[in-house]
Amino acid sequence: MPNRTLRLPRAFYQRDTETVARELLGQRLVHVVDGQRLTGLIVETEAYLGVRDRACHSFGDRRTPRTESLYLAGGHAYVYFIYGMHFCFNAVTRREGEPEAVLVRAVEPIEGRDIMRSRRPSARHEVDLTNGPGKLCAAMGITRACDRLSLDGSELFIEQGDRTFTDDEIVRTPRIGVAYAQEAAGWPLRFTVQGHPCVSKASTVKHRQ
DNA sequence: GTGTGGATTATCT
DNA sequence: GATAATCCACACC
Repeated sequence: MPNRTLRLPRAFYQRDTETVARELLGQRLVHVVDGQRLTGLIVETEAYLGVRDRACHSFGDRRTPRTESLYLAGGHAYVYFIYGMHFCFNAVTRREGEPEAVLVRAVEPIEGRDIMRSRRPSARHEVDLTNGPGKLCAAMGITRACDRLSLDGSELFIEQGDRTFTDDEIVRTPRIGVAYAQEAAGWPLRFTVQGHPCVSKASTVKHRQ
């Protein structure tokens, strides 16, 4: 069978971060482990706007060992460890030295679902495999070893999805878990596919009236 | 179904 | 020493 999939080129990432966050919805995140494809359709993202964004790890341009990969050129992975337990995956955006990124918060499991289930034994239902940033990294085997990887490589990358979502199907809200970030906490930088069952739980709860 | 608190440790001050 | 771009178990309705 010919490989008809299209990997997103580096130029895709080297643009305005909000645009990249919006356009990543509907694309397919791929991690190849032991020759096996683990893939998920991206349904929730957040933009992190670098030195001017108090919620971003590179806020104030205070470069540290952890944030080095944020300063790479758009099209690299920034994977960090948080709360002593979880990993979160970001796609770095813009040019080298402009430390911005898009956090992938939720995907719909597509390929390798059996393996994802074995990696996430506490998930009761299939949507629980990958409906959160830490969950999707666990399910897809994304760890610190993936930090700094080029998304042009053959291990970790994003493919053009089978479908695109129209603006009508997308909701923008403030980001999750960044209440400490003062004015930036309210910026509408979270993008979700409206009503998609795999969007993270925090969202549905938080924005109900 | 909803809400609350605890887990657990790299990272930076 | 405090914090963190989270998740889960458990109590309760």
